[in-house]
Amino acid sequence: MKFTVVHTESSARAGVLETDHGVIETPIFMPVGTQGTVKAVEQRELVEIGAQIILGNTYHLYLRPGTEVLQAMGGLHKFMNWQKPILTDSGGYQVFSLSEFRKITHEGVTFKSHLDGSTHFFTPSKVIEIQRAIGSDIMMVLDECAPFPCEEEYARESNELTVRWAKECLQTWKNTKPLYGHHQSLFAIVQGSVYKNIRKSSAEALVELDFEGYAIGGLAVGEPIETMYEMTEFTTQFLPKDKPRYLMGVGTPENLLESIERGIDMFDCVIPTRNGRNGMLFTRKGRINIRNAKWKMDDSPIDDGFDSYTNKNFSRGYLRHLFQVDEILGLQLASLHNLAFYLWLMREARKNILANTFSYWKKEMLEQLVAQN
RNA sequence: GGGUAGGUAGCGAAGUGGUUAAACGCAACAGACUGUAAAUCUGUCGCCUACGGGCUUCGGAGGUUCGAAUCCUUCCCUACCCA
Repeated sequence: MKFTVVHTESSARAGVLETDHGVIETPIFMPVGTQGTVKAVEQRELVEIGAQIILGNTYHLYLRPGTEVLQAMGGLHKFMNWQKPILTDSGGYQVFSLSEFRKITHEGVTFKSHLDGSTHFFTPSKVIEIQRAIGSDIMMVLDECAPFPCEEEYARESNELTVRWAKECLQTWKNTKPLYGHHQSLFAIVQGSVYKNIRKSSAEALVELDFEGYAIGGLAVGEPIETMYEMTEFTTQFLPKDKPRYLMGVGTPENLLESIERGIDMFDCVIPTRNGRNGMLFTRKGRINIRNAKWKMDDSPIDDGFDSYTNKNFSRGYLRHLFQVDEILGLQLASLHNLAFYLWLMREARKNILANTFSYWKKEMLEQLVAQN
């Protein structure tokens, strides 16, 4: 993997991330495809809207279809017929979201499967091996995504565990080889909750270990949004300038722009797909709830501000109808639209960074984004 | 014409003397959702409200009772069966 920052405007960066499955132009948004599919969106459509990389999830793919199937099928790329890059989350988020089903020890995490209650033990080393079987281009270390709020003492111990696990992941990464002939990078995850001193020591310890990229985790878990920005801005100063920075699980279009300004290159979030399936559509002029009665007779496109399949072909009134009658196409079009919007937004951000107009453009964009349709 | 079963909020449907403005489901209306246990979840849903409450309801009318959607009388309507 090779990462090049091609231009900066203040802290905002435009970069190029080269992987064996293709080039990713940053800043980039990565659609979430937890179980080997971006929910309600086809691979063909992802390519059409300009998706450059998607996510998969180690925990979910380990449970189903399982590493045996993935290996027999030649890895996730081949299995799901997605030839662009894939990043896999380690299951660290499930340590947080499935906290009632797991137990953490120094050695790893014991999960009780949310599917059948069976017990599974995830060690840092095992998580790397699973990701080898998946064949993702970018693997994530096993971490603990601490909840918010959490005591400083808990955050410190949790982060010490995360750093310890990162070392073990790195070791296994060095001692194992890719199964499908393409390079697999390993990114570390900075934790530390909302405590600057812990964030700093976390970042410094991980940078010392020399990973190919660095993620900031443990944010957007309930803390005030200003705190999230503050922690992001604070943390990036300790990260190497020549390596990609990934803000995990973030966020809204506004969050993305604010974070790009603070030096982030990569994002992923379920918002465009999940909220899309629940009727929230993003537009240049703010978000709308397409189920609302006010769209019943609305003949206009979802967003006339950018060129896309959904905008060119369907009205708000029709989308509302699809949601009213609970038709599958509604979920598909909403997800497709939102992802297209996010990807469009990232392309515009990049374009403006390259032109040194990001700061101005972002301000204008934010004003529109918070407006009410 | 005779018989039987019924008529409850937009619809469906509980409730058969008091804790009932009336369960529950659907529809409708609004909200939430940030490394996906989510095509999920929450709230509102007779009328008015200064959110404290106030007012009018269970086919219509009349009655019994301290008290009726629930009991009685009568009328109207619906479905099915017989003629």
